[in-house]
Amino acid sequence: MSSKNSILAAAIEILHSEGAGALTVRSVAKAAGCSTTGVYTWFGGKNGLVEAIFIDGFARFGNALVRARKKGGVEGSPRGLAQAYRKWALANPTHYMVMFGRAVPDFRPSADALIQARATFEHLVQSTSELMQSSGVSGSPLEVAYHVWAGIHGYVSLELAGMDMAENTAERARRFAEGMRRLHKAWLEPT
Amino acid sequence: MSSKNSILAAAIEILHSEGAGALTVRSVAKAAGCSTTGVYTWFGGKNGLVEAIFIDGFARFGNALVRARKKGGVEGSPRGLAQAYRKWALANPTHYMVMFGRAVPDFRPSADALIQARATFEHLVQSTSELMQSSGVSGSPLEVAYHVWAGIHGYVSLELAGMDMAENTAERARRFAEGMRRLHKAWLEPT
DNA sequence: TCGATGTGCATAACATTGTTACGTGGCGGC
DNA sequence: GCCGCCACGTAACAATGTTATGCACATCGA
Repeated sequence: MSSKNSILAAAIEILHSEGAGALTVRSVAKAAGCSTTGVYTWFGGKNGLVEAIFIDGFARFGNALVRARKKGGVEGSPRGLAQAYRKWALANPTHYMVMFGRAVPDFRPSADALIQARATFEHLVQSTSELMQSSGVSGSPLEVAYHVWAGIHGYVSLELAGMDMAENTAERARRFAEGMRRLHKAWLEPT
Repeated sequence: MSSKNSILAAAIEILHSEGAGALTVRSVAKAAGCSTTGVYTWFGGKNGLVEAIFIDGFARFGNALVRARKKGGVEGSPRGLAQAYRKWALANPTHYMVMFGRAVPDFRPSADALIQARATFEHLVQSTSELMQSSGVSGSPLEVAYHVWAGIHGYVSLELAGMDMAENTAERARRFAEGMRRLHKAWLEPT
């Protein structure tokens, strides 16, 4: 019980501080103060451990979005969520890459894990739905939210991949904000 | 000379057919008909090999975009390039993930490799620039092209990560096309 | 109370990985 | 003809994921 949590916590700590390449069964076991077999009894192997990291990542990520939404107003709007989204991803790049970018070879989330992951998307759907109603935009909130998600993810993912070509962080933030403005206009404002 | 090419070809073949997890120095050497040291003499190690794969991927990717552009008309427009972009990524998912998704742990492209990678982006800039001129849109083509790129990459990356929630491929293609339509409107049409 | 069963865990081994030390053979230059 | 270099193979190394084996303790039925 406590062992499982401490192993997962140690794994996430290593992932954040040293990257996916340093995430080995032995290093996790040593950090958690147990033997390598502990990882096998509680997670069934490295794949199970990574899947737990994957699911936990979406839970944390979802919580960050919930906190933004609870603030209401601008921060709870799709554009506010976009800022929270980018902020979390930049603060947890390795975790984000495990969730979206195949950072661990031979790991593919199970169908169940993918369902839990997609649940995070629900926060964006809710926020989108509210805004669509209040501004009189018709269409499927699920559909619109997906487009908004793809837009946000595009900037964040490119930035994490190092494909970003801005000179400094301010420039990056400005460009992201400008992208969000146009994305908002394209999908969440009445034509 | 020929050794180097055959090793790289073997590596790409393995990457495409068996994924990044199966891309080992030994498997590549065996497929290329040489010993593991061959990889070290020609590429300096696995990192050098992956960097060659990375660069070669962008070259192939760029060629695919060039071919679309050479067709001119709609196919050479940003929206036509977007279709070619998605088509290439879906046909080469593992390669795309090496280029954009950290599919090989502990590999980070060198500054030089990143510059070559970004050169691919130039095709999108050219196409964007032409369209902006012909339709009288003002602004920086570089800036606009980056936004368009982020938009395209968002859909493609989400789709490759399995976060896509469409029932079938036709639905995915339709949604992508709709996204491109709005992206085009948001950035490449006069307001 | 006492043996049986099972569970959580460590030790140690296994195959496979990236990497490197060492030897060898063949090529061109003097 | 000899020297040196360069591509290459063999074999070893440490580190990886995984599994077999055994041990201690806890729980349960008689």
